[in-house]
Amino acid sequence: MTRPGLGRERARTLARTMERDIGLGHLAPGEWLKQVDLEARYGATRMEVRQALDRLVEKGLVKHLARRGYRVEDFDPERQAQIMEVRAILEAAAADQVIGLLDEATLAAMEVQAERFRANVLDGTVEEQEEANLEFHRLMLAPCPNRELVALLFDLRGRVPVAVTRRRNTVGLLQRAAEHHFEIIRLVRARDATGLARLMRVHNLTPKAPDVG
Amino acid sequence: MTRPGLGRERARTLARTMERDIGLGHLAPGEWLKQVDLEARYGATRMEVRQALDRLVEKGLVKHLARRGYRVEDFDPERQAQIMEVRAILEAAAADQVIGLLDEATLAAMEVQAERFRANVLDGTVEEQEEANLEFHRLMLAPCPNRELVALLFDLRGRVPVAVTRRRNTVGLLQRAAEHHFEIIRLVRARDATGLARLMRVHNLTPKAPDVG
DNA sequence: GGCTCCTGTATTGGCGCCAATTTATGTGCC
DNA sequence: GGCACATAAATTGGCGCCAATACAGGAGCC
Repeated sequence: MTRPGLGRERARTLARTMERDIGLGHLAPGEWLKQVDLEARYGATRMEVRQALDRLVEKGLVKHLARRGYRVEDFDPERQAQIMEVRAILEAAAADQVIGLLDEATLAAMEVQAERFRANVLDGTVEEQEEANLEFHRLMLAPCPNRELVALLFDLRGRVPVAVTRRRNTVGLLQRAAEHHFEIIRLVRARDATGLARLMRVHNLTPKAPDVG
Repeated sequence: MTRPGLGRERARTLARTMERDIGLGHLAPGEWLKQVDLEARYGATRMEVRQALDRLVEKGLVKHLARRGYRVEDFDPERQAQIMEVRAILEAAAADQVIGLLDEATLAAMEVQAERFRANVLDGTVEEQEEANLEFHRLMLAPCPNRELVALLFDLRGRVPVAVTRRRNTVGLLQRAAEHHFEIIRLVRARDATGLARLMRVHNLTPKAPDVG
């Protein structure tokens, strides 16, 4: 069944899966995460569930109450805003690092994702929107030589559940974010570093709806 | 013996202790971390050791080889430099946030630690240097409203083992870092935001000896 | 009727055992 | 003497059991 040494890896992926489910709201804030339920739901062993929960606690997505269990952390808007601010800072710095490294082929690929995101804003699930958005930024950060910076950015992304903040996003704000993507591409092509840094900040810190990054 | 629900907390503190021991070089890079040895050394149970190791793997301080064991990660200078760069970015941003919030009492306390650090550069253990250094920055970041930013900065601090990089630091470079501390205080008093941001960058990215932050 | 206490049930959490596998040791052979 | 192979020891890693504790439901009491 479970081959030796693979439990670690399985727990890892389980944690990622649960992280996404929390982000998408399938596991609602305040909800109790009973170990037996999680075993059944994800087809995992008890130990894998425990390790995954432990990681999510470490990331601040899940709260642990001794002898009571685990529950999905309810999201303090202020804390979320702080995380978004950190993201904005790093995203601006990362943009500065890749502005001279993005070739035309990558920019074209980014444009495709920008189109996809814009289309999904109107008629598309949150998952589809998020996939396009994620891929856009993944492409953009791919040439960044500082892998730690990139890894940290994606880690921070996982700490801000889309479902929660996206709830506050009107279609208008999402459209604005969609247009940002095209503007980003334009500024990279123009090699306008200061303009890009400013836009990355705005893109991450859209007033009262800080999530679409 | 072990009271219920405390295992988690103990594993947490054990991870922190081991993290410091790795940072100080008491656990050398490449060294095998046998679970029985760790049990004996830290007076912990098997499970606590496992959880602690798991966390250190997650942080990138320890490498796990299936069915072989855990060993202290040997530190890629490039990766370290990347982490230091992230720290420099965030430290500059944090400085900008606290420059208007630091009162004279705190600045005086910082000055004490700056003196302590300078003294320990000449005759003092690495531990003493690091304690003064840490306290200086702790005081400086205390009024920062973005707690996530501060938490992340201290987390990043733990990922760069002082012993390893400090090895490259000549006394001259350490003294330069010590003077930086006084310069930081001066710039905060003068409310020179741009100068402070620049200095925080330099302070973190001292050429070829990027560790003293 | 409502409050309290008590019992039964569900859930978590730690501990120990044992299998799988790797490393070290010793023996025979070339 | 050195190499290959078999055997023994050591180590990790997963699984299951059971104690400790919290929660739910019901009975008894005021």
